[in-house]
Amino acid sequence: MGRPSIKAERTQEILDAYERCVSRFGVEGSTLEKIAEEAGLRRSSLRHYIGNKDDLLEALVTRFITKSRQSTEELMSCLTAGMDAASLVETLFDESSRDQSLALVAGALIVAGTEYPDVAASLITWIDEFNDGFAKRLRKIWPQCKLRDCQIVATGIIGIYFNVESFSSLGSTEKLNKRSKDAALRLALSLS
Amino acid sequence: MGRPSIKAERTQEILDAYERCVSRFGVEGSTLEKIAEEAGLRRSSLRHYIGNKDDLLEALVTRFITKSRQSTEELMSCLTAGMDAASLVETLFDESSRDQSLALVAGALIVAGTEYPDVAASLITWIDEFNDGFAKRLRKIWPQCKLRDCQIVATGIIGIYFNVESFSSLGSTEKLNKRSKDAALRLALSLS
DNA sequence: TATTTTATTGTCAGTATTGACAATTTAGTG
DNA sequence: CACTAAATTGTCAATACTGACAATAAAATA
Repeated sequence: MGRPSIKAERTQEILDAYERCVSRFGVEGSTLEKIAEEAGLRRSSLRHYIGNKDDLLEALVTRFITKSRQSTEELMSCLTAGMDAASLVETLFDESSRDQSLALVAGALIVAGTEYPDVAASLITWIDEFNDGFAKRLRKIWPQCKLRDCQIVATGIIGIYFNVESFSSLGSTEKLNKRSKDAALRLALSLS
Repeated sequence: MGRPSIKAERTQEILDAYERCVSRFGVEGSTLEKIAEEAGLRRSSLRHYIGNKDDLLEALVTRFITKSRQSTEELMSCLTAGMDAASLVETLFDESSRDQSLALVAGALIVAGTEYPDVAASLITWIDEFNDGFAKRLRKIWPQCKLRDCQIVATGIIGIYFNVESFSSLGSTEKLNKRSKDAALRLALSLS
């Protein structure tokens, strides 16, 4: 009875808009007005579906980590045993498949972490998870390597990836792109 | 004649405060009020010494890049020919000497770059310069290596460095620190 | 001391932002 | 149609932020 709820969808739409704003203005620069406009809704609706500013941020961080886990899962499943280093790097740095705003949002959240301890804690857990997950996957591809070496290489490649991802949102960064990819490859090759 | 000007000092103080704010709230989140409070001045003084919001940002970016060039210069002079890979990485990742907020400010500026084209352009120039400068220095340490390889390793190490720097501002990240350092070492070793 | 130059503070109007709540509209169900 | 639950819109007061300008105070020199 009553009108059917579209809370789930609207919530996602709002968080999508919030994420776009965060990658443009940062967390503190994303006002409710801007988010509402970006979502094509009234500010009152944001309040109705999620709550105030803090509630929004908490929801965003939670979803960011959840989504990141999923897409990592997907990406990892593309990294098949028996793969060689070159195609691994190629898959990872494939510009068409990557989430353009991942690093930008992560960067903005890191800044926000200095003011919101909960955000900081979530991000630390997240990056550790990310690194460990990727390391395990590398281990499956190169089972003869020590786990420790895989962890080191995983952390290195992810660092390089995040860095180039951040900068490439600024415009043309071919030089940086090419070199980053080659650096990642160099690390990956050190496992085989 | 007339009262002596302290514009130079005040300008630096204001930009210091601005930088601290940016690393906490991001560019869009740093209001003139907050900056003034952080600097221990009235908002009117900011206007007097530098100007409005846009003037402040321009001044900040300019100084950020200038300062970065200087400290890079210093760091580079610590990297002496004949140095081995281990001490190179040790010097670079030395926690006591590094500018805690460099990566955080850089991250915030990158986000701001999506809204301010001039900032974006400056940052791209900056990172390319940074990479090239470091690559040249690596070449001096390992003259037998190809410049191209030095460039790749330089970009890799810098990427890893920025990444861990960003996250370490969030709190305890020993795991990430250790692994990042080892990954950088692995890259450096690949040159010798 | 008078003058000059700069520092420093103050004020004001216009706009933006936020949280809270009220009111209205819409889409299902019995 | 009457009812209900949710969507959607509207309003309001309090506060924050900005740009512009005015006014005062302080430190040097002649």
